[in-house]
Amino acid sequence: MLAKGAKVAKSAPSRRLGAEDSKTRAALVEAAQQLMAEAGYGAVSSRRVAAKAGLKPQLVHYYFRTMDDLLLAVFQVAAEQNLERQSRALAARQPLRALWEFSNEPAAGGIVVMEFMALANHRPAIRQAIASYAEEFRQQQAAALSSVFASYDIDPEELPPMALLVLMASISSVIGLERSLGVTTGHAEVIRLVEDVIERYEPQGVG
Amino acid sequence: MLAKGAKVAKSAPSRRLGAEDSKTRAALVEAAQQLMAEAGYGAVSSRRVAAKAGLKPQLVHYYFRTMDDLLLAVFQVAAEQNLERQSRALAARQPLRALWEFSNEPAAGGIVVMEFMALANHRPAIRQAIASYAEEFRQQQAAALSSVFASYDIDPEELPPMALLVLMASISSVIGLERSLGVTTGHAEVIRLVEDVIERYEPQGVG
DNA sequence: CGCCATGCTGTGCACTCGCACAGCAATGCT
DNA sequence: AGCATTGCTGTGCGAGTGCACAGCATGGCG
Repeated sequence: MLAKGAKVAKSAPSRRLGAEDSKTRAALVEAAQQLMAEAGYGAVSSRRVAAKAGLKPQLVHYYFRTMDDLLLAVFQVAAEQNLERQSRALAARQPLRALWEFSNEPAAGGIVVMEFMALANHRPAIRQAIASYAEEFRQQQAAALSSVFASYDIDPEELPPMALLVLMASISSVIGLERSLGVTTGHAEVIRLVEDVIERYEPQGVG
Repeated sequence: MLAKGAKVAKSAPSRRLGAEDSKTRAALVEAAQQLMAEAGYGAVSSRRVAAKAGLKPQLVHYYFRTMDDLLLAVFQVAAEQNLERQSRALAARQPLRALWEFSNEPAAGGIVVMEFMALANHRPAIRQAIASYAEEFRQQQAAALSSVFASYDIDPEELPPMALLVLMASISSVIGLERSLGVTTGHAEVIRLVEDVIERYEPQGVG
């Protein structure tokens, strides 16, 4: 897995790198993301990524200084897409409901997110990227919903908005994860619980 | 990484393997678990595990047919310990409260669990082990708490016991995960929310 | 025309990996 | 005493890895 050459920290000249807006580069990132989802981060090697994209292995090193940089690029693309999609959801007429639906989409990144979480355990750069993404993700929710919450008759003592956000996020991610394993005990009950709360503030069928 | 063995069935005589109750074997399992927590499943190689345990690499293959078998052993040990500890928590005078505290212990496996989840994505044997463990884990909770719930004045329409269990599990695991990344936005609020619910059924200071 | 930046490639090094196979020393069984 | 089992080890193969380095062809620009 780790076959690191002798010299790791050659800081000065670095080598010639390809352009960031290259189409080839994007193809490599996408191939890497697919590989990650299909076979885990351990399968993301320069030769495999290249093979998947129909390109030569050296191109990976031409566009990315290290494999970690590739992984980071994959993460940033996925993170931006997610923020994009969440932002659209939060702009809906019933943002709470939309947020709940959004975070329950299977495409919400489930498997890939898991891989990155595991990666974060021993790759400081990735850990950092995930942390700031998570923070921004939550802040985006809070910002978009703060005005809406004021108009609902939510007693902030009884149910602080932030608590509801964390609650929804926790439940949807754990449920999604368990479902992907084939475990579904108790899911229906907790989903109904959340949806009842949402129904109170955003009754279905009302625009 | 990929060592596809065409022969999955144990029909072949395979090679000589060490005893399952060996002390050396246990040492290897523990070394593997530590490595996993410290550096991810990618770091669990025969040579590294052996080095960590102060043993020779070949011993890994002497006690485990494949590296997957090692990983599985690590998981099963951890799973049993967790079931053990949860069972003790559920036997407390205030089982709901104990369960909540138990699932909020950092040692609840956080990082290692994450690694196994990621592994499960592409290792069917491990996926299966995790699924049945998760199911048993939840069932153990349900069984231990069903009688208790009856004595509390919980309206099962408003808050089904199963929903509360899934809710507590989801929140504690996501909170723990985020905290390990340094993200804590909204945690205090949601924790208070859960603890208020618990307080209703199991008032603090009452034995 | 020469020049040089850019995208890409051929070759190769130093290293890690899983795992096989043959054997050794000690211990227990008969 | 003879033999088999058990724990462990030396050696080594074939495959895979990250990444460096020195080129090649092309196209824009002076």
